[in-house]
Amino acid sequence: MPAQAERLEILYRRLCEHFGQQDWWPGESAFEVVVGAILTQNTNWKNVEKAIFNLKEAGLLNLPSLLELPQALLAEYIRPAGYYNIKAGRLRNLLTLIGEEHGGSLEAFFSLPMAELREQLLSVKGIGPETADSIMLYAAGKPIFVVDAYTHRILSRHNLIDEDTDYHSLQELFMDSFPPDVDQYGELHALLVRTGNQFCKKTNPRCENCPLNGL
DNA sequence: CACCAGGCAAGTA
DNA sequence: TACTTGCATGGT
Repeated sequence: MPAQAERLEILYRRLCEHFGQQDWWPGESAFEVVVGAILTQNTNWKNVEKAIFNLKEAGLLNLPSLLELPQALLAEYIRPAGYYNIKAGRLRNLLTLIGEEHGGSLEAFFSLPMAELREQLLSVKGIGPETADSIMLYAAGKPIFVVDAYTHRILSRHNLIDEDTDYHSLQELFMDSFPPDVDQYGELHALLVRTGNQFCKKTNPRCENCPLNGL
């Protein structure tokens, strides 16, 4: 087994011991997770919660309602999540695909083979690799690892990868190092985000007390 | 005040 | 191909 994979297992173990179970993104429904995945792009989750609450409160957090809702109005509901005009369009793009190609059934959409599902998600304007993989893992329950900016920064700062390692290579590294397990992938990604938030900011990283020190 | 957050697409050269 | 910029609210 490569040394890199062993170090990743140590990383996972340390984060588990330090932070405990994250139970990330249970959400009240798969649909809510899908919406959240787009709303959280480059945005603090706290702001996304407000946007989702607005939709819930108005009884709009379902596919038919959101498809029917004029885009400008949708934008107003999701305003707290930032980039609201962009994200209203992106939501519509995805919901339209599910509505038109899969009879409006998330279950049908998620029944596609993994490769096909990922391809269709990526074909939507506004859905890139991270959003596609988040939806696959946390909403569809597919065993795919989600890479984000923190994943890259943390591994890079601890000299586990080159600075220029791309999304796909990093995803492969994790998926070659850990068995395909939805719960474990979900926890690991959540733990990395948690670690990043607290210890691995872009600037002025305060690495004191980081559980990964000396890795 | 500056900087960043669970990205992505479009524009430029 | 390889950078750069726009999108935007809310918290530290």
